[in-house]
Formats: sequence, structure tokens, C-alpha cells
Amino acid sequence: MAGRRAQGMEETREKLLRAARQAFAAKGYAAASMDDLTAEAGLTRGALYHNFGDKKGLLQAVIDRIDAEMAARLRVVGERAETPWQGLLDEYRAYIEMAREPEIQRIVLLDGPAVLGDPSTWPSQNACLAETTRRIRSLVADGAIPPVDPEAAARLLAGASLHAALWVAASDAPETTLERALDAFRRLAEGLSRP
Amino acid sequence: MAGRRAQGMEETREKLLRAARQAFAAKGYAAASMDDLTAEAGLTRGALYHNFGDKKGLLQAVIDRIDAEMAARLRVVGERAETPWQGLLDEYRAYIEMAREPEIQRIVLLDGPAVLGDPSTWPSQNACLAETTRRIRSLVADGAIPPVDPEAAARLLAGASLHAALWVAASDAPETTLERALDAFRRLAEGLSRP
DNA sequence: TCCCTCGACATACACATCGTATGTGAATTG
DNA sequence: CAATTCACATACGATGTGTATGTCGAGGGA
Repeated sequence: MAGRRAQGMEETREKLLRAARQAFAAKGYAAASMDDLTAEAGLTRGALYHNFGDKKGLLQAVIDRIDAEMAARLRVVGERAETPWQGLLDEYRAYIEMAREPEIQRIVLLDGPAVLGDPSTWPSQNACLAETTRRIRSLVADGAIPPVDPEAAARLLAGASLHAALWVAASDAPETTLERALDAFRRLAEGLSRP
Repeated sequence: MAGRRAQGMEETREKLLRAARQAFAAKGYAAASMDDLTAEAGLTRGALYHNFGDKKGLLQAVIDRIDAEMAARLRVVGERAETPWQGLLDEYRAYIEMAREPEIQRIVLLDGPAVLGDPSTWPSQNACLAETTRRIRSLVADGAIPPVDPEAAARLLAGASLHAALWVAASDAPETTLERALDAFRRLAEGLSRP
């Protein structure tokens, strides 16, 4: 009742995911050919359609993977901070810096929403967003900041971070621009910590 | 030295822009066929490639048009307010509400960045963003709010608004969600008005 | 007036790509 | 040991983009 090999299947999925991730990042979703990326993985489109359904399914799988990785990185950053509030700020700084990575920016932030629709409707439910929402909720619960809708705040801050990252990435002087963005971001975030 | 008719050219462009706008909004950029939308306008792809170069050029033209309309609407809203600060808040509220319109959301906010790259690199230079940047700059100049980098602030708030709009649009209870988003947005914006 | 060029648009073609339908060989099961 | 099933490959049809070429009407010079 099993296929050619027991662990071969998982390995095939991995190879396809790796190839797709690289192709999508390098050329963008639309310009990435499924023939090319499967060949790169030493397979054909047959394996791809069998494992992921269609091109959108593959993109979804790639995004789920990246999103999980991002959430894990954020969690580490947040827990390393001295205070919960500083943890939140650190997380967003990390988010902005991560969003500058071409792979994340191109696949998750640009092509993802265009192809799959708004992230809030994704099955992965944006692990990354869930992480920051959780953190804001606990800040409110601890009385560290005045009451605020955690999900709403997390979404808006995510949007601000994302745009900041795109701006920084497209800038001529990324370092300077990053500082400008982070300063402005702190100002906005402080709106949450005040009554 | 002119073509078939003197004003025919401009009219052709208009017809194509209208058809493209509708097709892009209804089906999304990728799924919109140039054969179909030109036929809808009573023309062929020949006219399209002659006037706009390629499919991306057409999208750019459509976005420029919509962006200009949005900026004009924002300006009206901002000028109607009692105080400059309230004008800014009103502008963003209007922005969030506009971004719920499927035409704007699909074309400008989702497909635009994916196809043309980050908006800050667009030739239209985002008239809409320029408008809010200008307004923040004048608030700072008047001493109404503490010094802040106007462009950075405008970009972050635009990102927050945009995400808020996507969230609201994808929500089951848009009215409720809109209020949650606007509340959170006010909290963030107030970060700018405090030292 | 006549002809020639030029520009706006239409038509025809070459090429790429996606999704599906079908084929194949190995491994499991009874 | 035969039959089934699963993982993947191959073959095919449909669609869509971009380009190369054709056409027709409108001025400008002789």
C-alpha cells in the first residue's frame, strides 16, 4: 500500500520545496517555471502535481515553511529580552530585518498575498502573526500596557513593519533608511504603551 | 504625420484603461486575458501593445490613474477637518475605507506590488503617499506634533492602514473588524503626537 | 493633384507554460 | 505468486504572451 520507498516520499517533497523556494525567490512566482524547478530537483512536474496539487499549492507549502521558520526566530528574539515590552520591540525589529531578506520579501510579502489572497485567510494562519499577537495579549494581561485589541494591534504593526522593510530594501542607503524606519516604528509602538 | 484620427488616440487609451481596470479588478492581473479585455473595449491586442508596451505597462497605467484618484479623495477629506491633526486621522480612516474597495485592493495593493515591485519604486511615486507625507511634514513644522521623519512615519502608517484594510475586507464581520482596526490605528497614531 | 511616408491599429505566428490524462514499474498484500 | 496500489514520468491539449508583419487612412512635398 506504499509507494516506491517509504522515506523517498518525504525526501521528494523536501527536494521540491527547496527548489521551489529558490526559484520563487530568484524569479518570482509568476516567472518561475515548474518544468525548470522540478528539473533542478532532478524530477518532473508529475511529482509536483502529485505532492502539491498545483502551483498555488506548492507556493502555499513553501510559505508555510518560511512562516514557521520566521515565527521560531521571532520567539527566540522575544524571549531573550529583559522586559516583555522590550521583547515586543525586539521582535518587530527582527521582523523588519527579516523582511529585508529577498526570499522572505519576494515569496511571503509580495507574491503570497497576490496569489493566495490576504494572509489572514491562509491556513497556516500566519504563525508569525500569531506569535506577536500572543505577546501583545500577555502584555495587556500583565497590565504592562493599557488594554488594546491584541489581534488588531499585531496586524497593524505587522503591516507597518512589512512596509518599512520594503522601503528599506528598495532604498539606496539601506542602513540609514533602516534607522529612520526603526525610529518611526518606535514612535508608533509607544502609542500602545501610553493611555 | 498623425494617425487615423487626432483625438481617436486618446479615446483608445481611455477605452483600454477602463476595460483593463475592470478586468484586473474582477479576475486579478494574472488571470486577466489581454485578448478578452481588448475585445471588451472593441479593439485588439495590437492597440494595447502599441499604446502601453506590454501587460505590465498597462497595469502601471491603471495604477497611476487609480492612485491619482485616491490622492485627490484624500486631499479633500483632509482639508475638510477642523484641525490638521484631525485631518491626518480622517485621511487615514478614508484610506482604510478606500482600500476596502475591491478595485483598489486587488489592483493597487495586491497585484501592483507583486508585479511591479515595491510601490516606493513606482514612477507615479505614490501620489497618495506623498499627500500624507506632506501633511505630516506640515504638522511637524507647525509644532503640532514632536519632530519625526515625515516620510518614515507616512510609510509606516500607510502599511498599517493597508493591512488593516485587507484584514477588514477578509473578515466575516467587516463593520466590527473595521472598528477594531480603527481603534488600534488611533492608538498607534497617537504615538506620533506624544513626546 | 499625386505620391510617398508614417503612424495607429489589426492579423498571424512562434514559443512558453499550466493542468490533466495516461502510462509504468516497484512494493505491498492476500 | 498474482493483483492492486502508489509514486512518479510522459504525452497531450488548451491558453496566453510577445513579436513580426500587414493594412489603411492621414498629412506633406513636388
